[in-house]
Amino acid sequence: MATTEVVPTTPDVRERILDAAGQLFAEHGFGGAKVDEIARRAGVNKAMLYYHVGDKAALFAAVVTAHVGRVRALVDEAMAESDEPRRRLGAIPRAIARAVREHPYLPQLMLREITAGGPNLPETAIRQIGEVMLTTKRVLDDGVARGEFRPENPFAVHLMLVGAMMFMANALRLRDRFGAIVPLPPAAAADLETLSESVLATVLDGITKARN
Amino acid sequence: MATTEVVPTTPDVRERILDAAGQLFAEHGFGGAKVDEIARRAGVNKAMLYYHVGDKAALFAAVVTAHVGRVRALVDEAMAESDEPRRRLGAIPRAIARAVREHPYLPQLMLREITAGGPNLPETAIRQIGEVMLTTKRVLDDGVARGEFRPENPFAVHLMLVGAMMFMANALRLRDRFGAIVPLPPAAAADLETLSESVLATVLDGITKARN
Amino acid sequence: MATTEVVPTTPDVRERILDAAGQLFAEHGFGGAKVDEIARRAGVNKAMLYYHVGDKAALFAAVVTAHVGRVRALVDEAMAESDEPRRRLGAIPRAIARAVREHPYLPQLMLREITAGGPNLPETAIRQIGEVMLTTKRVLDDGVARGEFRPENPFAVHLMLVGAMMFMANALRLRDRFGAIVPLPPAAAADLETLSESVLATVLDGITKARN
Amino acid sequence: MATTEVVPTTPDVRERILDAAGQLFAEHGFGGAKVDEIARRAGVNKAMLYYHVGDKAALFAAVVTAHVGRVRALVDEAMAESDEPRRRLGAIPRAIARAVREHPYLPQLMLREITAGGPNLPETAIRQIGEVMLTTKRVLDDGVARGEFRPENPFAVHLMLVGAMMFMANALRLRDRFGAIVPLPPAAAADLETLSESVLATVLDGITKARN
DNA sequence: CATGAATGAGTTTTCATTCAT
DNA sequence: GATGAATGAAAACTCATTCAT
Repeated sequence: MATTEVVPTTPDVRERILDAAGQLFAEHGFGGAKVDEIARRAGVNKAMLYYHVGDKAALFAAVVTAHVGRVRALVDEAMAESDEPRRRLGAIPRAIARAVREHPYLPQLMLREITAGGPNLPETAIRQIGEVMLTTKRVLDDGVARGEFRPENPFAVHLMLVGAMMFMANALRLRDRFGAIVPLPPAAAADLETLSESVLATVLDGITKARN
Repeated sequence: MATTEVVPTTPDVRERILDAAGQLFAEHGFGGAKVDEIARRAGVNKAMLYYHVGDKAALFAAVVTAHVGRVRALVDEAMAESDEPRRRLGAIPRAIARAVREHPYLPQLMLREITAGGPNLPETAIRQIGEVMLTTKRVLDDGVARGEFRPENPFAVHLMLVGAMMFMANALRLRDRFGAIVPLPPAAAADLETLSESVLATVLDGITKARN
Repeated sequence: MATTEVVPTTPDVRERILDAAGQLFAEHGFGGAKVDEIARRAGVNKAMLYYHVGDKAALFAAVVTAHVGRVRALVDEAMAESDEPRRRLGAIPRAIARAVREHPYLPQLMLREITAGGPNLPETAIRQIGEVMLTTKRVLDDGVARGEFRPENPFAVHLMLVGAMMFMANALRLRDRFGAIVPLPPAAAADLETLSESVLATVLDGITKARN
Repeated sequence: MATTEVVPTTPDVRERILDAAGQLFAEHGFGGAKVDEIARRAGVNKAMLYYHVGDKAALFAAVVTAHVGRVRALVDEAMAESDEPRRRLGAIPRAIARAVREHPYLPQLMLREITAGGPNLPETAIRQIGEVMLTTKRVLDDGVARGEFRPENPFAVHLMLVGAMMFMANALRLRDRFGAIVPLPPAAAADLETLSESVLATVLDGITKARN
């Protein structure tokens, strides 16, 4: 009776639902995603979705909270691995890139909610995002204290790093449509992580204290 | 181009409709905006809206095309005013900032469509956006040719400048929600143009050829 | 062009809807009545129902308000016809009986709402009912002043007259079910108006000042 | 009748269920009461409710039958205590008032079912109610035989006594809503039993044979 | 006896779009 | 050009009932 993988029914219905919901909310937005299809894609009865998670808003909140929490955890982890400001600053977009690799729909999901003015962002999610922003600030302050960085608006730096990344991740989905119409430079073929590194390099150069 | 019997009634029904639509598409997205309310806000009968502009998709296309065209025109204008690469590069975000000042809902409108994967972007709009991107590339190439800029991925630079700006403009709408929950640094109080200048300065520093 | 019966489309869609709604709300209660069927019975599209009247609650409110207003008008009319207390007191249940004749489902509709605690009674309706109650009180006070009635709790008298009538009108619908199971006295065959007159006679006898 | 293995567990699950059901059926009607909430309020699992009582209709029937049976028993008891017609007639509303004191939701429960046309009234309940009605008739007939009462429609008298009471009990729940909108006479502050005595007095006066 | 999960058939409400006048 | 009315298809959410364990 004490088997290793006991869990009898539905290993993780809730997980399946949140996953399907994440994809569909990302693809179609809150209003555009249909509860019917989320249920179908999760392989559950629509009523079960309500039973396990709640209504559409609760579903959305659960999805966002889970993802934002994951990003925050990855960032915290990364902070623990070094205390050198330049490396740490780079660790932030890289942590996010990792979360995106795990769930490619994440940038779309988040950017949609941000452009919508966050009407469905639960407080927990806001708090987590705030923590990540404060992490950037701490890293920059530390860099300045050590004489490595020039003082810069940390809010702007954060938005530049993360915002540009989020924007790019979304813009990339349009690249083919663009390429078919206007000639794109070869550099446009870069993937998210390459672009992200470009941004990081530019930013680091931009805030690094001139040596002479 | 000059119609003989210039319809005298309702000087600019179409204008009023496009304006109302722009705001509502920005606020609620394509699916979220209701044709009923667009008509009401424009002060016209719903059937008239269909008569003058067409269905919801046509309406959206008209709105987006108008705005993208305006941005492109402003960028072109700015290019004509100088041929110094540093100044020209700065002129691009500033032209966009100007368009945003004219229609504050523009970043929301555009970013929403981009995150949606551009399902309603008409080819004309894509072409115009492409032109602006190529402008950035040309400015950068020119700067490199003149020995002022280090070679950088122009696609990344463009996305960094414009993308960060679009992202910020949208994120700003969330600032109060965030401020109420997490302590924001004073720098967070900056407005879009200030942030935009920060980004520009950082980027310029980042791509400028080291002087020594 | 100036025809007598101009009104082109739908002579009175709203009327038809309210009528159908009245019947179905009476038969099945607020929750039990289906908007679908109200629309079908009114011969209109379901969306038209929302267009013309509003949601289910508004529909209910409109129905109740109309009926209560009618009762009040009939009572006021009756008061104008005599100023003799005994006749006036009788006029109240008779006015109600007349409204019931016009719309037989009225007692069921009203009694259902009363037993439900009036969650959907709009203020206007309450005001009208209050007026009718105050009419009873005035008639009784006048009768007492003239030495014709003994002072009695006017609230009780009103509830007795009207309440018994409402109750009876509803109970009558059960008579056949009862008759099939228990032997009913022949008097049970009486109709609402006869019963109502019995009640009135009893009440009048009960409150009339003994002559000696 | 005396089961040998009297189920020891949960002394009175069924009782708890019927009680919760009674309240909720009274408050929300048959359709409006949710099986889920009845189960929750009774502190049992929903499936258990089905196991112990049956489906919603059976549940309702059980509740109504229990209450009607109780009223009938109380009336029979009261009849045994006197054989004087005037006292006996008064004993009927008083027996009902007592049942109402035991279960204040009773008038709402019953009146709701009556206005609904009794679609869920089981035959047993009808029989019991019929018995009470016949009791009224017998008392009246006896009073007439003894020369104390004038002959009156016994059905009307019964409905007047019981109906007015049921109606009042329900109307009282609306009194505050009314009082907030229309000025109510002080007499309106009376409670059910006072009003009930008023009705009884009026009725008795109304049917008593004039002494001269 | 007891429980959590499952299901399917509703039910209200909304909206883009069109049509008669 | 302008308007009120009409339509049909969809979409979110609910609930009585049952089943596996």
